Amino acid sequence: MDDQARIMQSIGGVSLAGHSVQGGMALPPPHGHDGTDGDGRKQDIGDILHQIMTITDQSLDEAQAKKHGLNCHRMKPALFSVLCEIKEKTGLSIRGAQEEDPPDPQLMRLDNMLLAEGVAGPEKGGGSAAAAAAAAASGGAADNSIEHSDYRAKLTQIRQIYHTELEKYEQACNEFTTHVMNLLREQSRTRPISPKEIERMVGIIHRKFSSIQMQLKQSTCEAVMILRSRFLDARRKRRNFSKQATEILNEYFYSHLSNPYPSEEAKEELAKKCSITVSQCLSKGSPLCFSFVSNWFGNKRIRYKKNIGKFQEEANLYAAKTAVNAAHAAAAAVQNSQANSPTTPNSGSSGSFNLPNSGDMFLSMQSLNGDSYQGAQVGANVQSQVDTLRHVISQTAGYNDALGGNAMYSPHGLNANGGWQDATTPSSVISPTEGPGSVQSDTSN
DNA sequence: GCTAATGATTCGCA
DNA sequence: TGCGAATCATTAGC
Repeated sequence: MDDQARIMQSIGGVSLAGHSVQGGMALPPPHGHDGTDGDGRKQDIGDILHQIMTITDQSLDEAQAKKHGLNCHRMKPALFSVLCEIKEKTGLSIRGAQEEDPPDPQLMRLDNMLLAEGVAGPEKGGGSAAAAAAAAASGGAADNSIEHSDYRAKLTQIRQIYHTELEKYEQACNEFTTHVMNLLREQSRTRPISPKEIERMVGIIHRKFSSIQMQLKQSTCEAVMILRSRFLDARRKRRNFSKQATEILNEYFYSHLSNPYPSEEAKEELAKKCSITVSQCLSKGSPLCFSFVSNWFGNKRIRYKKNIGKFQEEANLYAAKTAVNAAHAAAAAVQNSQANSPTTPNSGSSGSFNLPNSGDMFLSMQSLNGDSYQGAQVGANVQSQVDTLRHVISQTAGYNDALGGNAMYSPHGLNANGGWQDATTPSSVISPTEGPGSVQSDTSN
């Protein structure tokens, strides 16, 4: 049955949606069982419909009067309920199915980003968290602290503006929604507006405001990005490493000269030992990065290779230094092994890399001293240290006499093509299977 | 201000 | 993806 027919049938007397016709008029049976009365009512309804159709052509006063007349008409409740039903079953059912929109991915991205940057969500330091963590790692250099506080202050400003605006939007949205709902409820007395329709209207309003909010979120994201890029740009300013950091890196480099390619674990360990600075950390966006170690080794390898002669002196300095460390370590190990336990050869190197153990610093020296350490209980690494020490001492003396000719650090790590030796050759290469601590004992065996 | 040193970046390659 | 090489940009010493 089509709607038009149903209207006619309903108006003809069938109870519609629980409404009974008011005005004391007894409803006739459907389909005009009473032919005379049915014709009269059809005429009546035809007039009403005609009045409705022509109401817009009339003046406002006349229209109001007509409207009032229609509202008071005895058929009005029946017509009203019919119209409600028609709206319910046609337009709304179709729209309702279409309005189940999935969450906007763009909005989700913005939300996630604002959350990650600490602009949205609970205040927890947000985007400055990384900076703060890095600051802690760096030991809090004064200039960095200033930059951090500056960054945090600006981020806080953005956060405040964002929340203020968001609050305004939400307030406006709520006010407007309430206003519209009241209007619709008011109008629902005179025209067919179902609760579902009101609900749908509220949804539309929310979506409109949500799109405005998205613009706000987008602008906020852009502001944060600009701030971040400026902040990081400022951090890209080159700062020299501390002397200690340079020494640590140099120690590693020269003790692994045949293969100066630290593993990820070694890089991490080196970064920790070097007390990585904020600028270097944040330049990669993470306080845990150790890319500065890679940069340093990349630069060092290139510059060493380009000018080996220039680095000879430096190399020997580190050789002597590590030899002294080795001596201390070896002596301690010997003492420990003799005094305490015959089966505890691993003495460690008291905080610095166990460089002499690496062996490749003195690859060509291993066979020079045939006499092994007599303490049979001492492990191989201690033995190696002692051997190394003996050899370094002798070599250092020779170097002073014949600089350039008998350099302690001959570029043995470089092959004929200018590349470094194959990584499998030196014993110093840190196995990828070793843990971070392996930096200190990469060639113990 | 000049220059060397040096950390960071970029690009091409394997 | 990591490397070498070139280059940029900044710092430090004079």
